[in-house]
Amino acid sequence: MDRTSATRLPVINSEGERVRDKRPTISDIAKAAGVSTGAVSYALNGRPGVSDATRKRVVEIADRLGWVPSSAARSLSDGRANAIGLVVDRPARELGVEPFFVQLIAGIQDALADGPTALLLQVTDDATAELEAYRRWWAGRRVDGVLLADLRDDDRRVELVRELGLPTVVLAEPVLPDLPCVWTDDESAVSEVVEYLAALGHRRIVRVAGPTTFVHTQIRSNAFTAAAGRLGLHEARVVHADYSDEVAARVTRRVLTSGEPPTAMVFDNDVMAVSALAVAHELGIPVPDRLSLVAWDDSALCRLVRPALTAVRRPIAERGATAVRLLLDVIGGGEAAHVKTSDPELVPRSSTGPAPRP
Amino acid sequence: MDRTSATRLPVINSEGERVRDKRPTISDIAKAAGVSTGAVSYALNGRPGVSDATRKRVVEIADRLGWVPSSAARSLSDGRANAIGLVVDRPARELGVEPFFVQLIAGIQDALADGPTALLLQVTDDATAELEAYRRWWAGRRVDGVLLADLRDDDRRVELVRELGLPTVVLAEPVLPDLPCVWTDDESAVSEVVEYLAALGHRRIVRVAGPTTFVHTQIRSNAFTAAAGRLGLHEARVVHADYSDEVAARVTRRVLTSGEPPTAMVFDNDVMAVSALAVAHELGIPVPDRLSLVAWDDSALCRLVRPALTAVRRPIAERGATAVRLLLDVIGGGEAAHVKTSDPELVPRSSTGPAPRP
DNA sequence: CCCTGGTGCTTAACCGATTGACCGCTTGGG
DNA sequence: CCCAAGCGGTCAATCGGTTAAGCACCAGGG
Repeated sequence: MDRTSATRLPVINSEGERVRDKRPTISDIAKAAGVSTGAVSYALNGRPGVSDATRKRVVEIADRLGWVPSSAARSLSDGRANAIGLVVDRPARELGVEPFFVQLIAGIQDALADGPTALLLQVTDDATAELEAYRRWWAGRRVDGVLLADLRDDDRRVELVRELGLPTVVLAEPVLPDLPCVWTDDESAVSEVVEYLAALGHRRIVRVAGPTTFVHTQIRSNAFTAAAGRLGLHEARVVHADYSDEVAARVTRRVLTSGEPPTAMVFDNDVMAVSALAVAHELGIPVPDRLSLVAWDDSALCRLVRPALTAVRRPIAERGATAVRLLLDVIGGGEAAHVKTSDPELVPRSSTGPAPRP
Repeated sequence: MDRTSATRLPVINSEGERVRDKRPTISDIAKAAGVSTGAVSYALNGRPGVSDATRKRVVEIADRLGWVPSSAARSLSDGRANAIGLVVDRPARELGVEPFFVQLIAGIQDALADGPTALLLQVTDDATAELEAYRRWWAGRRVDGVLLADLRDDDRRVELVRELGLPTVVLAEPVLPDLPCVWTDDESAVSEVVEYLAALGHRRIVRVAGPTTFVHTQIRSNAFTAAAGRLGLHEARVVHADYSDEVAARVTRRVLTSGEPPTAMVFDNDVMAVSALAVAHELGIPVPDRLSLVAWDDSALCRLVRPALTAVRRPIAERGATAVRLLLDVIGGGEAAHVKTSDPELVPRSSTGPAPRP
């Protein structure tokens, strides 16, 4: 019995008759061109070993038949999966809120667009599942490399990819000696924001940061403290939240109802800033007359609320695209190197203004 | 010369020595168990042909070595890619705004979580590129099936997947006889919204719809007109926009400054509703006192703005998960069938209230 | 004692592409 | 005139699995 019909799903037409799968293989091309499959392979891959005439004929036939190499066959033969992986470790609910990952993915796609490489995406909601995903992908040879986002202190993923020898690009400041990092200069952006607020007369500035375990949180917080120190803003301080609107609301409420409330607040994402805007509204504190707000990562959210939020716009998509190009390079055996993206940009809108006169 | 070292990337350790790739194959297992690779395959796949003792031994060895099947090898042999594809055809900029796709992806991942199947994602910004993506995936045998979102009139993707015989599940109302559809009952939700507004005394209601080419737009618009007719709201009408905040703002401004402005507006997404809120603010029209607003698809955006927006919450993630399960079923040779998700839910917040007394 | 029928393996073909080794033919140099 | 080199191919092994077919062995029945 024909093995094909027994083990594969048969392809049938509307009359229920079994038909040949229309996808051509190199042996179809070889047959049509009257050469061996080896010759076809050489011809199609631009390698020497076939005459120009044969090459031309083979390429034409391949085009006519609409041949596309079987990714499985190619992978098996050359050991490349032609795919890269990204695990997004964030609860699904929060995911939709922040534009970060979506913009990142858009940038990744941009760099992947006309190559043979595909993106494998996984959304998990805990770190162990994320590790498991990388391990499975590696073991099953499903990806040639991975992108690591949201680097933490003592990140277990780093040890893992080192141990596995899995090509990796990290979306983080260049804190790792052996893994290429792609980062955006948050430090100078933080300085710029603090200087901007100081120039408007603000002295009591509170930064509402994300979780401390993230490397970028620490970097921004340090930069914030340093900039405030440089400018003599001794009342500036950092409080921590978790990116969610609920916690941001609670923290903002506490800060604004404290003894000496700040006249300006800087948030580590857009959701927290919008949440704070609602809290100010609820407390009857006019923005920006008595309180200025700055969001990190610009988004539609910032543009659409009233007053529209002043925000720091980072080139997130660019970062994704750069990371992909670097990763493909590393996979191809190229030199690993750290890469800095273009700089963030402060987008002033209506949520910031001169500090109120005491 | 050892071919491995010539064609594959060599795996080297930190001392620069070439080491064996740690990923075990079935022949490693076979060697360790003292049986043939065929026997290992039977044992690991739970097929008859090996004794219980051998099976147990093989499974234990496989576990110990951390064996995971090579996806390429398996694909080549059984013709399955163990992946499904989703093309998101939307400009990257808009993508981050709406929660729809992100929630959809979260649901998809949920259904895929502990199976062998992966999600291939592609973001394009025109319909032709989307068709091309499906064709490439099919020709390269990269996916076993695809999900189609945002069905349009005379959608070219439908012909394509039919022609290719590519297993497909459509995220749309059951308008296609031959392709399984997964949908949410928008019609009754539209009725509910209209009845809710009518009960609050509204008679002049405007629905700001998305592009007419989308099937769901037409279905909602028809349901809206029908419900309004049933309730005798002859001044209800539908205007069209494109989901973006800019166009929504323009349309809203025109509607609100017309001769007889509506007292309630229903929007086809959250971004447009928030944009309208800003316009109302700008025109000095208090919400909900003189204008009630309802958003379609609930999101953080709706929750966070002030006043918080009344919204129709649809089970988007559930829909994604259901679609995946159905698709896996179809791929496995199961019966195709249309599936309805749980019903949408009207979430009343502060943007709707009694119609103003004339 | 031979024949039959399971059981429990092994063997080998196969999936579709890549690639080192090899081979026959032409051409040119000594 | 003969041999070497180069050109343009073919051949076959290989990647890591799956699976039909075959085969050795043992138990039981006639």
